Amino acid sequence: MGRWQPNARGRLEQAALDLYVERGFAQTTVTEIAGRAGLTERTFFRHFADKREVLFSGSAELQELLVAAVNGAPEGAAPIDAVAAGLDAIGDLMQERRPYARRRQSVITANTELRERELIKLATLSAATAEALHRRGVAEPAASLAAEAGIAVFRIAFGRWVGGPDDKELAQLMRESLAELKAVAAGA
Amino acid sequence: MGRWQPNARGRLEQAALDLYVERGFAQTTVTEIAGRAGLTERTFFRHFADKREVLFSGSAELQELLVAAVNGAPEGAAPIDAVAAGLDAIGDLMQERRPYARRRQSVITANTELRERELIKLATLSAATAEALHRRGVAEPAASLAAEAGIAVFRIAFGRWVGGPDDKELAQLMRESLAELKAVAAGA
DNA sequence: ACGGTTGATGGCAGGAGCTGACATCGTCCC
DNA sequence: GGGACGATGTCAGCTCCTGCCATCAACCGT
Repeated sequence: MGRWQPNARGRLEQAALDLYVERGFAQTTVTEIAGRAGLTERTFFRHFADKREVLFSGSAELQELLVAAVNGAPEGAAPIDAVAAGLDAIGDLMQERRPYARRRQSVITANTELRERELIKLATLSAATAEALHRRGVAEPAASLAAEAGIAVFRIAFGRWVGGPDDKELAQLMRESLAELKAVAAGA
Repeated sequence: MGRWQPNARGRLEQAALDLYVERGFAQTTVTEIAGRAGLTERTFFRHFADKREVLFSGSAELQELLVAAVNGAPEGAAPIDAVAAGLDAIGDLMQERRPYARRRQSVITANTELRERELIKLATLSAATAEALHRRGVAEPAASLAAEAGIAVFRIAFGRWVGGPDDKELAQLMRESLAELKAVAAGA
C-alpha cells in the first residue's frame, strides 16, 4: 500500500463539509479540516485555492454537462431552448444528489463569503453557456442575455427546490420557472 | 477647526481607488491606503468592513434609487416595465459619473475577489427589486424572475457601456438589451 | 466656567488565511 | 541499484481583520 491514504482531496472535502455543518464556516479553521482528514494545513492549500473553494469542486463537472447539453441541442433550436436543454441536464444530475445538495446549500446560505463564491461560480456557468451559444452562431448580446436568463431561472428554481418539499423535481421547477420568465418578459 | 481632517471616509475611498489603479488591488495593503489618507489601518476597518467594501459605498444609494423608481412606476404597469423604469433611473445617475465608473470598473474587472463582491451587490439589488415588486402585488416567482431579468439586462448593458464608445448612453443600451431579452425569451 | 460624556481615532496584541522555500521519503523507471 | 518524481510535511512570514483599552477635542448640562 501507498505511503499516503488515497483520495486526500475527497477526504478534505468531506471533512470540510462536516465541520462547516457542525460548527459553521467561520468557526472552522483550515487546520481543523486538515487534521480531520489526516493531513496538514499546507496540504489543504495545495488542493484548494482557499477555504471556500473546497465546497465548489463540483462546479467544473456541472459546467461541462451544461455546455455539452447546449452543444447537443438541435441545430435549429432557438437559443433559449438550447439553454433549456442545458438546464434539464444539470437538473437531472442534481436530482440524484439532493441530500448532499441540501446539506451543502445550508452551509452556503448561512455565510456571505460562501454566497459570494457561489455567485461567481454561477457567473462562470453563464459565461460558458454564452460562449457555447456563440459557437452555435448566436450573436451578442443575445447569447449573453439568453445565458443570463437561463442562469436566473436556475437560481430561482434551485432555491425553491432546496427549500421545498421532496416530491418537486428540480428539472420540473426549472421548466415552470422558465415558462414564468417568458410570461414576465412578454409583459404579463 | 476640528481635531481631525473632515471626510475621513471619503479620503479613504479616494486613496484606495487611486492605489488600486496604480498598483493593483492585491499589491495594495490596507496600511498603505490608510497612510495615504492620513489615518491608520485600524481606522480604515472602522469605516469599511473589509478591504473590498471601500469600492462599493455607492451601492446603497443605487439601490434606493432603483427601488424608488420601481415604486414610482404606474400602478397598472407590468412588472418588467416597472423594472425598466428602475433601470432608467440608475442609468441616468451612472451616466453622470462615467469617468469614475470606468476607473472603478477597471479595478474590479482585474480582480476576482472584487468581482465576487460586485456580484453579491448586484444580487442584493435584485433582491431589493423583487421585494419592491412584491409590494406592488407581483407574486412569486414572477417578482424574483423579473428582478433577475432586469439585473441581467443591467449587467450586460453596463459591460458594453463601460467598454464601449463614449457616445453610447447607458440608459439607451439598457433599453436595447431589454428589447433583446424580450426577443430571446420569446424564442427568437 | 467646570466637569462629565461622547465620538472619532490611535496603539497594540493576536488569531487565522495564505504563500514561498526547503526537506522528506515512498514509488517508479531505466 | 540509483536517480527522477510527486505528494506531503515543516517553518517562517506577510497581510487581513478583530478586540480591548487609551487619548483627546467637542459638546452639553449645570
